Amino acid sequence: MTDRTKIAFKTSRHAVVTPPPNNAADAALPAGGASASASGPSFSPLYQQIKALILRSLQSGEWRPGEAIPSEIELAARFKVSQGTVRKAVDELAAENLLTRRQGKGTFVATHAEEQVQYRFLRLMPDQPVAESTDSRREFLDCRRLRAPADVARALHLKPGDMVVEIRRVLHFSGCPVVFDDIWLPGRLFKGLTADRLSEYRGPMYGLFESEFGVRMIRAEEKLRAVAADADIAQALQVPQGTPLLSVERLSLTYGDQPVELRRGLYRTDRHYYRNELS
Amino acid sequence: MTDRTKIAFKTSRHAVVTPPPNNAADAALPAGGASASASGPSFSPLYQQIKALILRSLQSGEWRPGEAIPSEIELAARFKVSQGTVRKAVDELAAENLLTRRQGKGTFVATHAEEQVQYRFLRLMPDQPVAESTDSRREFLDCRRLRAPADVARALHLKPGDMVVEIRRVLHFSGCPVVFDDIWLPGRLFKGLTADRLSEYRGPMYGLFESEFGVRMIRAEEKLRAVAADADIAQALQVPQGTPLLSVERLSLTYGDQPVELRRGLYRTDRHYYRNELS
DNA sequence: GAGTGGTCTAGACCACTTC
DNA sequence: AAGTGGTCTAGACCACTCC
Repeated sequence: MTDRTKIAFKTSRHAVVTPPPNNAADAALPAGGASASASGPSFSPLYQQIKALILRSLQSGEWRPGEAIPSEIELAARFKVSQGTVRKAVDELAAENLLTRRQGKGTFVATHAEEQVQYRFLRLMPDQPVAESTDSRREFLDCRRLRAPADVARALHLKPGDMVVEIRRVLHFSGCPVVFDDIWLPGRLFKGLTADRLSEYRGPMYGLFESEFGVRMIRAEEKLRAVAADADIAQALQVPQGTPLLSVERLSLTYGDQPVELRRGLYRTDRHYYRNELS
Repeated sequence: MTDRTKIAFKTSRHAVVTPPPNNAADAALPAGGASASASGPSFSPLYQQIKALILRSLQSGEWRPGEAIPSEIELAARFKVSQGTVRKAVDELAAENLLTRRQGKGTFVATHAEEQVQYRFLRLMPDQPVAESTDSRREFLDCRRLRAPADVARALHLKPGDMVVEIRRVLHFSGCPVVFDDIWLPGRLFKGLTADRLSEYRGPMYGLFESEFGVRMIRAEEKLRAVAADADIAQALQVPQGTPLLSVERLSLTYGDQPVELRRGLYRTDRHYYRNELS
């Protein structure tokens, strides 16, 4: 706990324990940050470095969704830092919904499989609270492989001509068609995905992606618009042509902000609304 | 730092320092929480209690928006807890956007007045990044006082017949009308609000509410729908009647989740979209 | 009882801002 | 140089879960 020790910690940050030992030159890290460093970040708190290491283990699949990660004490020992520093790193990952803490049990890799109310990402709420029976139904209209259209390729960071899986489906609530989804997935990541697999699977679609294809959705960006129903959509959602619909274009991202799903949804908003909270 | 001291802290939590000393019986708080407590919360971490006290000072106006609050060390002394405990309380308030920390300067009461990009709550984004000139214009159509319609009264937790201020306005971007807003405010809180005051004020409307009426918007809940433009709206937004518009009903809340504004917006989404992030 | 995360403290040092 | 928030550590105890 002397000054010496403190500095030793500081200068050996990058060499800190990690499963595949990183032998990068220590000199790459500024000694104390005291001197006027050149441009750039030039400094990263210890807990951020620990956070990045944990993130790497998550990404590499060292701990699978739903599993417990090592206890804070174990992680502290592994990374040779105090428990408090690990705690702060884990706190941030938990705040980002990548980890879930459960007092007395441990810290777990977040999963879409047993999400509390099923649909973590679906913001559509019924105007009238639904009578207990959450009678939702998924109707898969289509699931096929094709070369990505230009706009889809661009959104998913694919090369023009790369294969994608396209899924079309309708969600029904209380017996009424409410959502029409058109979904594109990179073919490379979703080999073997078929309409049957989709139909058979119980639970959220993102749970299937996670358990069957190892693709974990972390966050998503949505663009909302109001549009008029064309003939096809009008039929699918059983509304007159020209009915205003809520258009929701969602780009889902996995670790490292890599796009892995583009989804274009059209929502009927006569008996439902899209809920959002600003803060 | 003996056990004795620890317990002393615990049992005197509620009596902890606060400007108007609270003389509530210490016995009201469970001693250690060890015994099987009855139903209810029955336990609140120290930092949550400190957080509540800071919140109370914010609500009472002890520190005004934009001002610095006492340093962590001062707060720790005032509340007779460690700096770390104050820090955790402040951390949470900062995460909720009620406080803003600035390294080396202090912790400040958050404000809408000098918000970074002006519109913290407006999620409408242009399809094409706007050429530097953020040429937005506000056109106030109306500002009058009337008795609250039933639905407005219900949303704002007012009694039927209470007075409200109704404001109608159109927002223009790049010379084009994009947003039609219909806004209701409790008359009791906004005495003296006139169309002139609104027109004169530069900066976000929530900034004016804050500095002129002491009403600070903390968070808001929105319900989005797609609707068709009726004749009046069509004229105001210069679109054909029946054009799909994004309907955004916003309920803004202040401290203690008290509703203080109901806003019904209709957005043209032909050149803009409503951006949302899911995580 | 053992193990986990959750709270609380105390003290050191660092980085940033202001004087 | 002084004051502020930011990081890091070490150790204590508490609450919860499981055996």
